[in-house]
Amino acid sequence: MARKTKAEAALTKDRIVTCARQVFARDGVTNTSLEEVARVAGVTRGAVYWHFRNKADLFMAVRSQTGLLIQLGQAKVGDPLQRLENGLLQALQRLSEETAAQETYEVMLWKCEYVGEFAQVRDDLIGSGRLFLDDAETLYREARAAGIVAANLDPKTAAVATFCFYAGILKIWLGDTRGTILRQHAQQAIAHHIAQQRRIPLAATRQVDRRGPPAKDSSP
Amino acid sequence: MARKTKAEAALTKDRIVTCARQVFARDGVTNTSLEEVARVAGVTRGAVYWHFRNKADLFMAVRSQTGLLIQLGQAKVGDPLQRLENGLLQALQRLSEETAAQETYEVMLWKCEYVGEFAQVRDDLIGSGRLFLDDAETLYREARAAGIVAANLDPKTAAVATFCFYAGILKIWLGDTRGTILRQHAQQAIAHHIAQQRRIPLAATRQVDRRGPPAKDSSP
DNA sequence: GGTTTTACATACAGACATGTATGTAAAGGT
DNA sequence: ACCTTTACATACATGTCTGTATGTAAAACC
Repeated sequence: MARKTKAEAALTKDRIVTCARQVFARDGVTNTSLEEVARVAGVTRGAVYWHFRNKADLFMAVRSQTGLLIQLGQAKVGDPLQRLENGLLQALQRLSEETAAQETYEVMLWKCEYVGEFAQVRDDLIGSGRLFLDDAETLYREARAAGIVAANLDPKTAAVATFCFYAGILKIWLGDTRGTILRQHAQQAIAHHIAQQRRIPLAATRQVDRRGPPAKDSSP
Repeated sequence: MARKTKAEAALTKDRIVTCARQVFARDGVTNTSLEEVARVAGVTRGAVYWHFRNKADLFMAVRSQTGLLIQLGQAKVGDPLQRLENGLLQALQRLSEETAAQETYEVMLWKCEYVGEFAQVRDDLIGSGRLFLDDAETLYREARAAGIVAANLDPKTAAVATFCFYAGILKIWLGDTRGTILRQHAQQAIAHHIAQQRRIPLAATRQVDRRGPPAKDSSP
């Protein structure tokens, strides 16, 4: 067959990744044959094996094409708890707006078996979880310094709790395809979770003016 | 081959389920062949196909052999929030003590692709999540009536938040096999999550006497 | 402009899993 | 004691996936 330009080849590679994501999301990783991926991408298995070692390698490419949902480290707006809350909200927003992100996380959380070569991917997932954890701990530490959480709040513990909450909300949000459980309440649940960390929980104060400016920056 | 007694047959069936759980936990559901399950159980595929329609049916049996981790409805000790906390703690305790439960949930959360016949299992999982949610909501409603949470706390929202927290803690607890992230802090995170719901968070009060009577029942 | 390398398509060999069909000997009922 | 059903084991037929080896024509390089 006629050799393709470098640019064309890169396009082909990217198309294979995109199609792999879709097929993974439909059939699950293990049940997906590379031949099916190739078919959907309009190539043959030869092309797939040219660009990727095997299915695990292709899966890695799918992951890195989507990237992480949030980087708390980059949050800039509001007090520490606001930044944390915004991060969580933004993750959900990406899930609901970007089909690619939704498919990728659907695959990672519900349609992938972390066995053999994929056990490594699992460690990677846990590793990126650690990033979240560390960022969250930093935020809680700042919040404590700013006096917006209880003085005896343990940043580590609070970060772990928020991390679990985050992991669960992603899992359930994606798992509850019919939207009967979480879809409507996710944002409120996030707001609630964060509010409960505050020293004088916002949720516990009369809040007739909920539509006003969400919170003041109380940092020095 | 010589026909077995009914009792022997039941024993065989149970052994197949137990071995299936182990093999699933080791190789993942999709990568597990029924022949391997049979081999480990000391029978042939004929026995497996006699007792179960196919792999999905066998997986269902594995699930129901283990059952649910917690039933919040049965909690009896302490105030509503105490009961909720105890439920969560008990779930983790079962995970760490019972190998069977650990294996089953390891499979369900990390080594199963919910596709095709298994999509039904996924709905089932979400359904049992709904049970948890309803029970938690009831507990929060009782807690509000008892005045131990803020009067304007929305039981539904709080229940959703706790549900997500629970789902995440199970996922992470099992996923973090090296124990570097969660294993040491899980109990504290649970205590923190619950404490933050209290009107005057327990975590904010000095608690040297944590081993004393957990809480007084303040319901009428 | 000739050679090398690339970007695939095609072909091949082997392994493996599934479902079913059939065999069988003893248990269970009458 | 006979007949039926059970609880498997064995055998078979089929489909499917994987990895690799090989072919090829044009792009890329010098």
